[in-house]
Order: sequence, then C-alpha cells, then structure tokens
Amino acid sequence: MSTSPAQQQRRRRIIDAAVRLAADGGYDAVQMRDVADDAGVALGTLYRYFPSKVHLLVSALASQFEQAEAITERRAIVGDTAHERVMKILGGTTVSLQKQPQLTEAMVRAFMFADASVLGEIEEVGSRLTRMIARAIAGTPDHGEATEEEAAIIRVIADVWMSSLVSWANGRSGAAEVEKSIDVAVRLLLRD
Amino acid sequence: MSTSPAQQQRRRRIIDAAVRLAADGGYDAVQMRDVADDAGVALGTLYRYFPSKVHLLVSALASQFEQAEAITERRAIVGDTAHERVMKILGGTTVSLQKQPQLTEAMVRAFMFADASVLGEIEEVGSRLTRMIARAIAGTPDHGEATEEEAAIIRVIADVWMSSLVSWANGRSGAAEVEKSIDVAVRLLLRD
DNA sequence: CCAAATAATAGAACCTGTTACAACTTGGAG
DNA sequence: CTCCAAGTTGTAACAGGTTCTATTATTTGG
Repeated sequence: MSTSPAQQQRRRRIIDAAVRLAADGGYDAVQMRDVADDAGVALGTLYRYFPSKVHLLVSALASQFEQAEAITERRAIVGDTAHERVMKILGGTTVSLQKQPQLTEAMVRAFMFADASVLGEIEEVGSRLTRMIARAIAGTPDHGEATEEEAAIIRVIADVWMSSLVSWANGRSGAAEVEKSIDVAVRLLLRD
Repeated sequence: MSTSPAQQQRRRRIIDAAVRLAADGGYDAVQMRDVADDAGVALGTLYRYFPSKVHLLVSALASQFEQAEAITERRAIVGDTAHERVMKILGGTTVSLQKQPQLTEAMVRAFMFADASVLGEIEEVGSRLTRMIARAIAGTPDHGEATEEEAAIIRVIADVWMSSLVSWANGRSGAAEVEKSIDVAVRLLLRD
C-alpha cells in the first residue's frame, strides 16, 4: 500500500488546490467539488485521499508547517535569550501566516474544529510546532530531550499561539494583540 | 424591539433543547430541526432567534458561563495565593464541564469554529471568563481595573484554558493533562 | 376595539459535505 | 502478454444547515 509517484502528485495537487481556494475566500470557499475539479481529480478520489474537508485543511496546515520547519531548520536561530529566539520563530511564522489571512482562517478553523477522527493529522501539526518551539528554546539544531516541565511549557506556548491565531482569524483581535499575548506568555514562562 | 416574556421563554426553551441534545450526542447531535421540535418552535423561528447553529451553541456556552459566574460571585474565593484561587475557579469549572463531555465538546467546538459573524456572542463568553479570572486573581468581589499587563496575563490564561479544553474534547489529552497545562501556565504567569 | 405591523408556523427548496455505485483504467504478478 | 486487484471516474443520491414563502397568530398604536 505504498504510494506511487502518481499518487503523491495527486495528493499534492489536491492540497495545492485547497490552499489556492482557501487563500481567496477562506474556509467556506474550500468546496469539495471545486477542490476536486481544480486538482483534476474525481470527487470520490478526493475523498479517498482525505476523508473529510477538515482532514484536508489540517493536512494543508501540516504541510505549511513542514515548510516553515524546513526553513528554520537550516541554520541556528539567532538571539541571546530563549525568549528572543522563540519570539523570532513564532513572530516570523505569525507574520507570514497573516500575509494570507483567508488561508490562515481556513486552516486554523479546521484545526480547531477537528474531532477525534483527525487525531493523526492534528498530532502531526502539534509535533512540528512543538519541535520548532523546542529548537528555538534550545537555540541549537540538535534536540536534547525536554524535561517534563519544559514539555508543559512548550505546550502552553503552543496553546497560546493557536488561540491567538483563532481570535485574530475571527477578528476579535489584531496583529498587535497577537504579538502581545505571545510575548507575555513567552516572557513569563521562560524567564531568563 | 424589546423582548417580551414569551420571547424570553422561547429563547430559553431553545437553548435548553440545544443543551439537552448536545449533552448526549455532542455537536453532531444538535440538529437544527430537532432543536426546533424539542423547543416546540418552528424552524424559521429558531433561525430568527439564533442565526446559525454556531450562534446557538456559543450562546449556550455563554449561558453556562453566566451560571458559573453567578455561583462564584456569591462569596469570596478562598485561597492564599492568586495561583490557588485561579486554580480553584478554573479547576472547578473544568471539572463540572468534564462531567458532561458531549455537551462541552459541542460548545467548545462551536466556540472555536465561530467566525466573525459571531463576534457578539464570542465576546460575551470572553468577557465573562475574563471577569471570573480577574476576580480570582484579586480574591475579592470588587473589580479594580486591571493593568494592561494583568489584562494580557488574563488573556493568556483564558487562551490556555480554552485550548486545553479543545484538546481534551477531541481526545488528544486527558483530564490530568488539562489540569497540568493550566497549572503550569497559572503558576508561571502569576508567580507569588 | 380595530387595523397595520410584527412574529410564528409548516413546509418546500436549496446548498454543500459526504456516501454509494457502476463502469472504466492501470500497474504489476505470473 | 494477459489477467486481476486496486485505483479512478462520473454521476446520482442522501443528510443536515440554511433560506424562502405563503399563511396564520399576536402585538400594538390609534
């Protein structure tokens, strides 16, 4: 049941189509029939690859994070304190997400709406995010095991970041407030 | 356009019906036709009161918070430190939410899924939550104005709590982890 | 008390996510 | 090369949220 190159391409075309539709129009504009058409694939095939719209959009988010992670992985993160480094990573990612508000809205809403059936995809997103934060805290490309307390702190930071994106996506708060929330959380959690 | 007693009763019947359906069956079991039937109201009327399923469920959440707030408002919150008091309030509310997992799942998912059109209801929930946390931090029934920093801290705590409930609701984490996340956040944010 | 105006009702209709299914391709195993 | 299992396609059907409409109460200002 390994995936052939043709299948990987299909999968990619589907995600790309979803991202394109989400990028202008947001969550509601990602309509499964349109995604299928855009990707040049039958509706049934789309559902074979992604069992629901939410699976699809969370996978798209995972794919975006994959890119973000790849970029930050290349070189060490500059900054004297853990606080600075984490802000650099999260702030940077936040800014780039905010450049495509509709896309972000679509992916974030899907992520938050996801139920237990999307566990796999959710955990992929979570683990990428966790890894990025952990790396920023450590400041080095290598990943020493985090203590339980550190893991809890990372989880809290991730939670705050995600929640902030939600309230930004639905217009409850602006970019400045997002920045502020994260800054407060990171500064107080990682006093250094 | 003020609401007559009959209308207030209708509104209440509708929310009660939604809560009843959500309590066993969760988000998916709250079907608008069923809510209308259960509340003894026509579908069109239901939509006149609540313009969407999400509005309805977020209003239900607001209504639950209203009760929670009323209860905690009666007497001062016991506990020597702000940390202890906040944990008492949030922990208590968490426990009571966890007693009705399906209901909580329904309301929390709606809250997180809500888009800009639900701003009013969302802000009602947010402000109740904020007020409860602020009161717990202060420890007294009266509400001195919070500083900007305090406000940011409260927002962070609220974010963490909500995110934790999300991951609890979709099975990503258990009650213990929810407790742990909140405890870490509160302890580090309010060192005392 | 009466006539607008406003609200509620029943029911059909519409939209989009999801499922079902029959026919058609394709990529390997033998 | 041939054949089979798995994958793909197109299309129809179903489900539940939402909208619309014609009709019937209910309120309310005069």
